[in-house]
Order: sequence, then C-alpha cells, then structure tokens
Amino acid sequence: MKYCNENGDLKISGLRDFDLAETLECGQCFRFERLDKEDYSIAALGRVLRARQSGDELTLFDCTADEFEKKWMHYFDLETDYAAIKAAISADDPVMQSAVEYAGGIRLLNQEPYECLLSFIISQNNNIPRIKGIIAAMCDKYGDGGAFPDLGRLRGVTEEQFFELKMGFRNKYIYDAVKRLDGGEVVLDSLYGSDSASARQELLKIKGVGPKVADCVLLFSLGHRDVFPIDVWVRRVMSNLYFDGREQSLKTIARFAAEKWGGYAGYAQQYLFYYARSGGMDGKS
DNA sequence: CGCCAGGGCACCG
DNA sequence: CGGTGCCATGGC
Repeated sequence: MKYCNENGDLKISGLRDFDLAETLECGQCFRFERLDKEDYSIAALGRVLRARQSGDELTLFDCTADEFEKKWMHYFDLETDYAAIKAAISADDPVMQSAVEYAGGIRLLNQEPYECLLSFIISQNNNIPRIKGIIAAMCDKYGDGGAFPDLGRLRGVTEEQFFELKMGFRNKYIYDAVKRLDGGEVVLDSLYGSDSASARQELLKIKGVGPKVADCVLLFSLGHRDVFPIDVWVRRVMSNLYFDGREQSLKTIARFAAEKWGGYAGYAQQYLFYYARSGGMDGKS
C-alpha cells in the first residue's frame, strides 16, 4: 500500500482485500451516503469524509497523509492482513470459500463505541433502511450540524422525545444507555483491552442490550474480532449451510463458530452475513 | 391484510 | 434454565 497527497486529496494505491462499497454496505455502519458506484460520503470520527474507489486505488477527498495515518487507516482496518485471515477461516471449508469469494473486499471497521452502541440498540428487530433513517433523524434533531449527538446533547432528552424520532419501543433502551454512560456505570473506553466475555458482561448492564447487540458493539467498535453476533440472517445461513437445513439454537451456533473460527469468528460472521443477505443461502450462488 | 426486519424483556413452566 | 408473547414502525 502506498499513498500520497495530490491537490489536497489523498490517493492510496496497491490496496488488497478492500472494497469500499462492500465494507460500507455490509450492514456494520449506518451513516453513509452512496453518491455513485464506489463513491461515498461517510460520516465518522467527527467529520464527513468523501471517498471514492477505482480498482485498487482509493481517494480520500480533502484528507492529509497525517489524518489518514491517525484516523482512517485504522478505521478501515487497513493495517490488518485479510489475505491471511481469509485463508485461515476458509481452509477446508467450501461454504466459507464461497462467502469470502463473494465479498472479499469486506473490512471490519473500527467505529466509535458510543455511536456503535446506540446504533445497534436501534437496530434490534428492525431493518437496515429504517435504522439509517432513525439515526439520521436523531443526528438532524440533536447533533451539532448533523453530527452524531454526543452524551452532553442527549443527556436531557426524554423518552418521549426519543419516541418522536420513530424509535418505537427502543426509546426506553436509548434513554437507559445514555443514562448509564453519563453516570459512568458503563465505561466504553475501558472495554478495548479486557477479554470479550467480561466486556460483554459490562454492555449487558444496559437495558435493551442483549447478546447480539453487545457482540456487534464488541466486533465493530471495540476490536473484539473473536465474537460472533447471531441475528436472524446468520442463524438462517448457518443452519442452512452447516447443519443441513435444520434450525439450530443460538447456543449451538455460537459454540460451533467459536470452535471452528476461534479468534477470527467475527470476520467469518461478516462474510456470512453479507453472503446470506445477498442470496447465497442455498450454497450455490 | 399478514409477515418480516442485524432482538430483548418479562413472564411462564 | 428454555420456550413464548409482546413491543413500534414501515416495506412488501
């Protein structure tokens, strides 16, 4: 990977195992806008970044090399060797080989834990377009200039006001999350280093945060790549492709994934999720 | 109209 | 413990 700044824009070349569209559209983040094919506006890390990919070249508009090194390199997980990970998780596994081939440019983002937590609380029993809409409404209403509203801005917001953003029954959960973070009962930044199980226990203190939401926050923002979030899609695709179509319990799937993929289970999960949602459920396409 | 969506809670036996 | 009904909303 090489990069240099041209007229204020950063041009990165020689990228491998990276596809901007796949990475953004695979359901791990919600605040982005597709301007054109492989051309996106991304709201993250305190600003709006426009990015466009052409082959193995990625352009980050209005971005210095310094900013790239300090923020976006890690955000897009570009310092990680995905070729090695893909080889490891798909060894002797035709199912995972297909999933990895289908969307081999997915990267697991390193998002901000606070935004990731609130976003995935909103995601529960919901669909992706509507999740994006609710988050956008919250940013418009309470964020500074459309940014994701920080704790200070959500501190005084009532359950009723969250309900007005069309959150439905999740309004109480968002309210509870804000309260516990604000009160210091849960400290997200302390969860980077600890082991996944104890970090999950902390997140489960928040009302409306169960195993699935907790695992998404651990995987997509806190660097715990061993966790394996199981939603309806993952349960379906796992049952179909690894258990002969017989629906398995969450516990069985979790144990299977942990034994099969270990510390790389999170990567495996994301390839499978995207594969399943794109119609690869029968194991042929 | 009913079913479903990147679930979790309360309640039940 | 494991199973079940319920929760708001919008797209299909």
